[in-house]
Amino acid sequence: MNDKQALDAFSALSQETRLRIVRLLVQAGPDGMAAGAIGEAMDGASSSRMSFHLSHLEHAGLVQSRREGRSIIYSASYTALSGLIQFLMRDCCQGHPEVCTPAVAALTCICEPAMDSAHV
Amino acid sequence: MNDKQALDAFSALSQETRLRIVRLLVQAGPDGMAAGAIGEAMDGASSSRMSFHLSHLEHAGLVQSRREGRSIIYSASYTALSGLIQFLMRDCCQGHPEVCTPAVAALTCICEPAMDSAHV
DNA sequence: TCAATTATTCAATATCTATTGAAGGATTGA
DNA sequence: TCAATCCTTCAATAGATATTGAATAATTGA
Repeated sequence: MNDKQALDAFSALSQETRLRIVRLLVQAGPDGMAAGAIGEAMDGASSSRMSFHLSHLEHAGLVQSRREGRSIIYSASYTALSGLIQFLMRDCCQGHPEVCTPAVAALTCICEPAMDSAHV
Repeated sequence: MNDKQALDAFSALSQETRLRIVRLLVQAGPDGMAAGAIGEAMDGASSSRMSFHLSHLEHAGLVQSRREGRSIIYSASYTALSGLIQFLMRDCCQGHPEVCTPAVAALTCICEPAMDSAHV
């Protein structure tokens, strides 16, 4: 993830509705959710409003879409989210482990089941 | 870090100049840098422009300031940066370790000297 | 093919954001 | 105290962003 991509990702996540969408889609998993279903989860937001935010997120690379019948299914891009976390760690913590150390420590409580496969 | 704080932080980091400032201040360390010196590092940006961005970052909690003589010294808030990384991991990876696992794996290469103290 | 369903695109509008240049406040050294 | 230094605040402006409602496109089932 380069600077431009990080800026786009930060911009995308700086809007309440979009942050909620990303969260929802991460929890939804790889199967994703249809645009309409996402809109309902956003307090019944209008379809055009959803399209606006979803295309913003997709442009930023944080979500991806596929068509299934009449529906467009959106799903979170784990690669992009992971890349953004790495960007923050790499570009903002370089030489200053006091920034990322607490984050990693906290992580052991959150993703514990996965720590082994991360070789940490 | 709550949702509102995360939104403010993402918003603050979504602007090129501000992202560069944060990076510069993290590298500068706890001593920080004077507003004027930061401005020079930003291709000689005007002082009012610097004030605008620095106060934006301070409002978002990503930097803090203190007066020293005629200068205002800005420094990065490691707590806030760490909190933002944790926010991304916690709120976006919950139940989906495939997001944060690569990030943690990558981290072992970046902050290796600090891994021990993180109990990881 | 036609109507219904699902979602995007477009135009208009209101609001927010970033930049500039001028003015003002705080601090220091002479 | 006075001028110089350092920085912030303010007003004006241009440009970006979010929302709404109407129009359009793609797909399906009858």
